[in-house]
Amino acid sequence: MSATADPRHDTESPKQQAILTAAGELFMHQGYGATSMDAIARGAGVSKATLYAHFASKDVLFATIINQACLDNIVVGEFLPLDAPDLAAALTALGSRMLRFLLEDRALAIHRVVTAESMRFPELGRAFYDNGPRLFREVFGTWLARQQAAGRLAVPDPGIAADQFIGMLRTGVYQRATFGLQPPPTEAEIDATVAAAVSTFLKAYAAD
Amino acid sequence: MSATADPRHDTESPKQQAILTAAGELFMHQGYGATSMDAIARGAGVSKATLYAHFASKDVLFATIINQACLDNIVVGEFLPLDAPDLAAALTALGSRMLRFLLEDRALAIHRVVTAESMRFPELGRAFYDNGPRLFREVFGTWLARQQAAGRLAVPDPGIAADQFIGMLRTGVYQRATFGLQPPPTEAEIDATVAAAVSTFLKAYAAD
DNA sequence: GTCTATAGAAGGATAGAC
DNA sequence: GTCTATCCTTCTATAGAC
Repeated sequence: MSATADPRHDTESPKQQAILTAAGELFMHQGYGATSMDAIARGAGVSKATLYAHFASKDVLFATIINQACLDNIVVGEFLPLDAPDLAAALTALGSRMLRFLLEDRALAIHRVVTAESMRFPELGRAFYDNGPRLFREVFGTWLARQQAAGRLAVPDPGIAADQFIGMLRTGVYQRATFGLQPPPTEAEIDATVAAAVSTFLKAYAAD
Repeated sequence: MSATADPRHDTESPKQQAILTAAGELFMHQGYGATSMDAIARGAGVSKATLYAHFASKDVLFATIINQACLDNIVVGEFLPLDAPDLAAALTALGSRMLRFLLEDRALAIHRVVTAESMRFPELGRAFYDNGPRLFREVFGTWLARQQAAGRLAVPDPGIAADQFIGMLRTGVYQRATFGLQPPPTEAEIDATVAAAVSTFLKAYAAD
């Protein structure tokens, strides 16, 4: 509403925005080591000196990019299933959205980069985990507990159950996509994975 | 039996062995980009010229290391459960060995490196997948089909069921370990993950 | 803030002697 | 095969003018 509507504290100059965009593209698709500051400057249409006027070092720029990507790409709300009495439909919708999200180029790229550099940049692994898997586990686990309270599920450990559901999605075609293997997953494979995960999950945890 | 007992075709000189050892250690723990040929030569106690006399380029050396590691570390036999009538015990033993294997430093390191470089070295992703996940899926799927033939299981799709079992292991504590997060998994957490996977799997697929 | 130009270091790869 | 010494490129980062 006000003049400074953007919640991100400071004004981002066009050049800074261009740098962030170019750096994000390059770091995501080529990794930390294979991306040079020259290439980022060229991609952003600025000089290297300008680059270093905005970001003190390559490490800082990389951490900024990855941290921001971790926050941007995890929109929990989208993955929260509705409180529908039809458990199978709710889980199928959730699983379908989640697996398709994980299979997007951008999500795969972030996962690859964070995995690759998590030893040299421990805070990145932490940021990714906390904003991604951990957050989802909490939200989904809470939802499962509520279903249990409503008498629809019998879940001894909601956290473990949430992990199992996501684990059954992140396997098979997803694992293949992680390594960039051809052919890419088909819609039918994705749907079959989701349907199988929902089926197994409900056989194990449905009330009765 | 013969004088040339080693199935690997050629004699490996001590220097070559030293190079492979040093390169393996460095590539695994620092990745491709952060490992220099200087560092490998230093670690192996040879000159860089000797390095290049044995391996034409950094890429070739890297591919050699990773391909060998993929073959060395996947010993399917160890993970094949016995044909016991007690399904729960067999699956628990299998899951326990598998998850503990995946959590070893060496297995985590290979997985990280292959994930990181699979876009620039597609053949590595393929080698890892074929000798690891794909092979296990086939062997385990065949075992599941045999249990079904014996009337102990009802498995509509053995391949998907195998993926689901491994997927329920490769989540939670494993995902945390992938990003090098502290604290490391406890024995109790590992056992609980395995027990939960076996329980869910059997509730979904046990015959009756 | 932004540029051009460059310093200073490190990297991959090779020449030539032994 | 093995070494020492070196070439050339590329990289991160900065100096200095505007």
